Amino acid sequence: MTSDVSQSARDAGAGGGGPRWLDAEEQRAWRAWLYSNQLLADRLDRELTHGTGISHAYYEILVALSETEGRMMRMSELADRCLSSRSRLSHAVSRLEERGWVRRQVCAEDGRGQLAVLTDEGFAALEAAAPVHVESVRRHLFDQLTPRQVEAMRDLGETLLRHLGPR
Amino acid sequence: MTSDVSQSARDAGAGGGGPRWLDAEEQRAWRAWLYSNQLLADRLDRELTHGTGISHAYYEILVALSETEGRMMRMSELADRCLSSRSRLSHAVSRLEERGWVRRQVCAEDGRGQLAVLTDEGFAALEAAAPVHVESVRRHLFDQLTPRQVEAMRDLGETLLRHLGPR
DNA sequence: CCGGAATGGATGAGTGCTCAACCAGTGTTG
DNA sequence: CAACACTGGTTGAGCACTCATCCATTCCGG
Repeated sequence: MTSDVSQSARDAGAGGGGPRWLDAEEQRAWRAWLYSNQLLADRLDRELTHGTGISHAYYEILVALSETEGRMMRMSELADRCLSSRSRLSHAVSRLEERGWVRRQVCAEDGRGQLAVLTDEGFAALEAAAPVHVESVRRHLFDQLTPRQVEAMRDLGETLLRHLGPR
Repeated sequence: MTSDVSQSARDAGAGGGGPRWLDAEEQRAWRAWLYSNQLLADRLDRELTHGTGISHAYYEILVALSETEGRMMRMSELADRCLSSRSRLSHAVSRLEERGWVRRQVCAEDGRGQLAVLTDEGFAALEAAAPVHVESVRRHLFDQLTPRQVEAMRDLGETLLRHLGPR
């Protein structure tokens, strides 16, 4: 017998209102989800970082900027887009500024606001990194899945997003 | 027209051997996966941390230890189980030791090895945290999904694990 | 049994993230 | 238009993770 926490709690017969423990099937699904996500995210970040010197967090920022008119965006909008806190983004943009890939610019319509602007060097760095990243995603994700599984993945993701989503 | 990197690369007609860009359907699946995972992992970690003072990383360590005979495990085995580097685990165990939840013990069969041992205080902390965590997982994950979706999630996770898996 | 390679793990520097505090500019209310 | 709350963003301290390096022990070939 192990000292598994949920098991001993169940043995003790946690009365009504007690935690709704996971059954064996749920445990298995949860573990598979947790491990595969962690391993995949880790692998993708590692390959991107080692292959290009850009972490996935920075990559997301550069991508978001590259997709806008004028390659610029308000700091807080950028933070939302990157699922980042404002503080985190502010720190990250500072570091990207040191690399010369982004610069800050005060916002015309709102004196409080700042615009993060992607520089040409930043865009070039992104262009160099993108093929590396997309190849990783393909190899470790899409190449492993059938079209039905890809659809299931999208369905799952979108279902969860409706719950967790941007508010 | 935006300055989207993959689009401009496709426009330029990257010849044979160029990156295998994602099509619209794949993009959508990828984004949904990426965002939902990030948001979910974030939410679970946050609720656990705020509700119990234990981060998900620490929680995983305590769980792994609690599930073994004698509530102890070799450092490197524990690292593998937690998908952690040895260095990371070593640092983490040091911090858990400061809290009095784990202690180190030299391994009898191999003088180089160390055993991480879960203390009674550590086990108690885990017992207190487990219901909080399982409730989060249920609310934000299983309560949102149909049984078919749960099965799809397990299938996806296990498929990816076979590729990424522990070697 | 001796010497070197391999293994298990610890350590420290550098970087990134979180949280709380803070500042400047804007909106709102009388 | 003065006072105050609110918003957008930055900053610094503290914690966590990575990477390279290091030390101790064990394994292995002669």
